[in-house]
Amino acid sequence: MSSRPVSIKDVADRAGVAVGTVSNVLNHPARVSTATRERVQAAIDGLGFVRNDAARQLRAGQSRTIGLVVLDVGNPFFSSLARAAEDCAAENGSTVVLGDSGQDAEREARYIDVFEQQRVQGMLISPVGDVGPRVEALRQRGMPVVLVDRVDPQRRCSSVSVDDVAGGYIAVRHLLEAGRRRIAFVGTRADYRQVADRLAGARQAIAEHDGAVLEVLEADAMTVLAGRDVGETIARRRHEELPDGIFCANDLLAIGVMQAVLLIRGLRIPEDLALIGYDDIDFSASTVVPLTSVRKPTELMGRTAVELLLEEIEGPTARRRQVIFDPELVERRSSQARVHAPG
Amino acid sequence: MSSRPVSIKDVADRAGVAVGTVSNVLNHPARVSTATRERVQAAIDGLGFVRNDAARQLRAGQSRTIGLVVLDVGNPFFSSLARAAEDCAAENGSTVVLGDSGQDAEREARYIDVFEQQRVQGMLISPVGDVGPRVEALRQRGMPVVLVDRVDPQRRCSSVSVDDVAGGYIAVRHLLEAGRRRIAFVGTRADYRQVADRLAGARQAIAEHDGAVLEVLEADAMTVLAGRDVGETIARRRHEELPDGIFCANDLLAIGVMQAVLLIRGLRIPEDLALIGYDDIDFSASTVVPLTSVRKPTELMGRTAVELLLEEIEGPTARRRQVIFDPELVERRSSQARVHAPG
DNA sequence: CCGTGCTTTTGAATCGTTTCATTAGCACGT
DNA sequence: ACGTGCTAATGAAACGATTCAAAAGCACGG
Repeated sequence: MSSRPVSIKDVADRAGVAVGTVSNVLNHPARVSTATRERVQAAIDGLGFVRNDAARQLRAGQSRTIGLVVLDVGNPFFSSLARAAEDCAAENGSTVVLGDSGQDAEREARYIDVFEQQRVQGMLISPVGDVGPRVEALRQRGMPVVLVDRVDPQRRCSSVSVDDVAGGYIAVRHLLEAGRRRIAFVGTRADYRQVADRLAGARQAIAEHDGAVLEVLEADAMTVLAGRDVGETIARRRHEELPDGIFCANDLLAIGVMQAVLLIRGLRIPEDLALIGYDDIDFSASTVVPLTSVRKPTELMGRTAVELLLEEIEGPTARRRQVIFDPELVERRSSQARVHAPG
Repeated sequence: MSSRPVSIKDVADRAGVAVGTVSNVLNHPARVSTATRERVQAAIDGLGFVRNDAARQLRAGQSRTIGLVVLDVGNPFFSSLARAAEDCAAENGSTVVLGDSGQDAEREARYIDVFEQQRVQGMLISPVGDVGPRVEALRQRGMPVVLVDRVDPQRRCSSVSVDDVAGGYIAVRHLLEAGRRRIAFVGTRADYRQVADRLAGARQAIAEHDGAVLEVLEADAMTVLAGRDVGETIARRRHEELPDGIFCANDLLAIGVMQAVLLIRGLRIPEDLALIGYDDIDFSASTVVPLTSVRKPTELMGRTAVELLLEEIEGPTARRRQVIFDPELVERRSSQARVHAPG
């Protein structure tokens, strides 16, 4: 039933000093004599004083907070990126607060507004749609912004993203190195830019390798069920028409394909068919045959995003940089090379 | 290159009015004549004015923000709960900001501190360990707190949680209703309170049913791999020693068991063996045989948590309430009743 | 022309903190 | 006794929004 929050004034009164002294204890302890410092500290503890951040940052003109707006906190990519960003920010004395737009432009806008009103130091945004104008407005008002998982077409602000063409290339080259030649790509109709990029990378790897062929199979969605459907059509083929390596545009599809070919046709993975997914979701290590996959360097991306932001906060004139990471291959059993020559 | 942020004073100057008028346009538009309002609005738009939340809430003494500290944003339970909380808060004019403690008491403490300094309206906390003292301190300073997924042993603050005993009961009763009698429970050694509760519920359901027997199988961890190990030992049993219904303490274990019994022994699910998991993770709808599971009412919990908090914010004397939800059964194929009498 | 009752606008005071120019206090040398 | 050179402590000003008592503006009847 405390009447109202304890202020620095109350602390000063209780300790018998001026408010400036209390402030110095908090912010410049060295300027205060030991005796005074201890007396003030005792008053702080006794009263349960908690700094008022609003007043603090009103005076300072800036906060120690970074706003992070993600598309979906439920997505492991974003949650793990957020974790890394938090760690990196903490090392630099800042705190990350998270806003989940849930792929909804309106919610995204609301979080951006709230963060701007809170005068965060800067924002990391993985934008829903075209945030060009919005980000431009932020920048004009001097708010540092770094885009996550998306490059800024106009190079107005820094960004961290992943090269999905490289990812597709790595995946298929891996299949080729494991001795596979008849490769199938499973993905949705390439309206997604990401899927299109992965396919482009796959084509590139095929083109560099004599005697390798690529066939493209279309799935209805990026889900296990859709993958199972595609897997069933594959499983029903005659032996000589079977691919010997399949690259799926994400892990869910790959898991569906695996379920179908194992259970319907009893094909052996990787002996008869090598399989590789994309995203390296948690579950991929636990499938019946552990699934090889391609992974974004999530932690690195989170840390880099914060670093780029801090760079810009400290030197607003710093050059904007588009950092593009290559994904990495996570090799598991589903794509192991044949030990014997193919039967 | 704007020199420094635009304040309400700048807007007032540009519009040729007093600061109080600008404030009224923002907060009490009805008090201002249409002509003035439009002139001020034009100045706001022209200058790109953004309210300074720090000044605002310094004056108001309170923010419109709710702090939510979760154990792990990567966990679908928490991300979906957070989503619901955000929606509910938005309907009430508040915004939820998220802090991820990552099961780390230190990070948890940091977020609680930051939120308190920010003078959030209140906090929703899913505590790492014993936050008793900490929460007590918060409460004494008048900060409303609602615990999530944990009851307060001392009934000092409201909470939302789930009755895991009821969950275990529902699961096993469902197996019994589907005609199963030889039930196995798969879980880790019951040091986890949650696992122990689920087992207790299972025992209760068995006790109510004549002729039903329960055997407890211990897994090394709550993972797919551990489940597969248990599944393998089951699959190697003689026919007359096989259980006809298995309740796993979570979905990961159940998926592991499913993989083992399908592939090693070729048992049919649900004909030979009914299987039920717990948590209803996304993946459970996509297993080879879709997995029946028990689900926490996540959205409801998120909304209720916010409602309890708002209740307490509006009436600090409101009675604290411990709201305990019953989980719900999600029926899928893995536990369907036998159509024919058992062979 | 003045008083009355209304709406609209004004601007000083306020919130809690930090900053910084100023003052106080003290030791020491002359 | 007095100036010098320290360190330590002081307290008013400032940050930007909101509030609210007071003033201004206006219409209208007497």
